[in-house]
Amino acid sequence: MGAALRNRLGGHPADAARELLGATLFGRGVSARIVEVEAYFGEHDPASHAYRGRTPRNAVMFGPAGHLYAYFVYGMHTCVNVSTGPDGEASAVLLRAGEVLGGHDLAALRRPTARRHADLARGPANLAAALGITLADAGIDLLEPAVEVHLQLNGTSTQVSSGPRVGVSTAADVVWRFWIPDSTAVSAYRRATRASG
DNA sequence: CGCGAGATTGACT
DNA sequence: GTCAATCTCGCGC
Repeated sequence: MGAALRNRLGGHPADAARELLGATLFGRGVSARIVEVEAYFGEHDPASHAYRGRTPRNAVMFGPAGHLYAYFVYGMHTCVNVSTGPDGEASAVLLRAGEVLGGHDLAALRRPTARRHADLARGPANLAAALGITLADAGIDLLEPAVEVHLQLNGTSTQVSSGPRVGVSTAADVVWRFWIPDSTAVSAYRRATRASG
């Protein structure tokens, strides 16, 4: 039941990341198949928001698996994570891209600049926008089907590729990015760049 | 088509 | 004050 689902996300974040590939994310009238994710290993991972300990923002990552960790970056974008690992361990998986399955018209309204179907939920901030997920949703239990933002875990994907994480300036050598290779919605790899300005 | 830079707010040092 | 797990546009080849 709920506990069994949560157990699938309760191990190492890299294993949880593979569980999340192919899952269906529902967000306010739009559903999407998750095709690209990245694992963040909490206090062991220099690239994780939890690396320097618990703060009000990252508190959700320290809780039980299957909850939504949302954060705001670059002054304009929201990104969506799923907390993983046992209660007390601050790991999470960033959802980087999805293919819109249902609610296409609504997704298109939320993503006015998307020109192709595959671009609707391509990229972490775009995925959040297409599904209407904001900071206000942080902390909700994604394994609770009644909630208007929730996750449906499907079978483990057969085809999985892996590589370095995107936009991460530290620990860029760690291979904790996973994607489904035959998807058109996988975001392009970009090395971390300075946000000077 | 690929690369480079700007936009803009919140959280943490 | 500095930095950030990004997106999009515009320019140059």
